[in-house]
Amino acid sequence: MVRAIERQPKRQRQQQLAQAIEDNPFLTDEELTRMFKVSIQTIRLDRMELGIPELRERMKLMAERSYDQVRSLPLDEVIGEVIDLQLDKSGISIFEIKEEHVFSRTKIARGHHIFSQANSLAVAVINDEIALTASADLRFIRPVKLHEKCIAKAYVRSSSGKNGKAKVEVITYVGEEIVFRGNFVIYRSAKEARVGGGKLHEDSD
Amino acid sequence: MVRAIERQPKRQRQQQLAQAIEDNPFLTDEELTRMFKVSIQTIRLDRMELGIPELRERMKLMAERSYDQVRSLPLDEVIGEVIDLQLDKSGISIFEIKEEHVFSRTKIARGHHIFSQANSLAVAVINDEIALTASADLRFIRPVKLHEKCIAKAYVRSSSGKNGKAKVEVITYVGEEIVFRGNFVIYRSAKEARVGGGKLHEDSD
DNA sequence: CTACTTTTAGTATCTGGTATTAACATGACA
DNA sequence: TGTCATGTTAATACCAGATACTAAAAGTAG
Repeated sequence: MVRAIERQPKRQRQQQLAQAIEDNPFLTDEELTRMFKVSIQTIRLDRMELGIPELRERMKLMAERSYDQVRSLPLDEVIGEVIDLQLDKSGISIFEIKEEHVFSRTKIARGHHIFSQANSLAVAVINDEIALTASADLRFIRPVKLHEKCIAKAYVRSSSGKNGKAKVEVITYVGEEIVFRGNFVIYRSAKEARVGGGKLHEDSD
Repeated sequence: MVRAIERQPKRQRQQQLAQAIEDNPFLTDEELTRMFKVSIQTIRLDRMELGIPELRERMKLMAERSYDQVRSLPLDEVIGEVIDLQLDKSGISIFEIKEEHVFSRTKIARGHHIFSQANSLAVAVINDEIALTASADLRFIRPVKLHEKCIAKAYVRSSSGKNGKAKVEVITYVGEEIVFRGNFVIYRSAKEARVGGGKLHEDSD
């Protein structure tokens, strides 16, 4: 049976093709044609067999996924979904613990994801061009498990004028329960930064 | 100049159109035609004037943004490359700051990436089945910039027997310079998990 | 009525595909 | 040797959702 040998090129190609598209979902069939030195029909047959949708469909799916995540606010630089933000006052974000955030055996979330949510919210709530975490004091009060929804609430405690430090307290809940608490000191720069950004702006300009 | 009045319908429509697309970026020109009861050409003129790209371009932009985002959080196991690990004693990891870790304008690394490296190293160095961050005290001593290599060194300061807490200090350097310092308290479970000095990667859970 | 803006219509063209049908290549096997 | 199966390529028609361009019609202000 040289059939195995004969078929391997195809299977190999399909495997590599799937990998290539996963690595870069923005590849057109034509680009793939060049990569794999086969006709565009072959590429399309392969995609069919692998159940890989066309470029536009792939982009649409990605866009939809990100849209669901980001729709409330255009703060793409924040971990978790910001659902409320009052600059220099407070903010709320939601972050659901998924498989990729937990230790595989215990299904408990790794601390840095909890921190990431809190940290990026603490930075986002500061209305300045530059806002950097200077220091933080953290308590991981109870383990957070797979599929739990973390609701982080940030409160600016002291703003100490422009150009200096701001203290932000972040408390993260799962349901009614406090799971994390952090006190952040954030360095801030001079100028107020945000204008664009959709819902929240208007007042600044 | 009643021109203002004359133009308002157009401007109003354009404003509403911009809003409509912001609310739901997945609208085709045809759907917008129905919404606004004007011809498809008018919709297209409006989009042109407003600088709003076509549906596919919008989806592509969203897809790209979400793709960048997905890449920006290395959700995997240990953040950074562990290059030395003496269980219950010390560990070293290296982590290079890339584009996806920095604030786009300032090119300064987001705090949670620095923390992630330190946190996962602190957890990795604990030789137990379960090791969870209980609390942490952090100082971000100086901003870390794009392309800088962070070398985190973790030292177990007190092991306090099995089943309890361990204190781990992590100091992160760029070159000779200290950029970050963190004191972690790690919860540990009963059983020792790992044997000898095996490979480093192994999940810390 | 005239000049100007705004809106609508129509056509050609593009990209990145789907769907379908058919030809051709290659090896397996009796 | 002929024939069947698998794999590859080709060719054609068609589609969505546009762009680009031209031109005509409608509205409106002076």
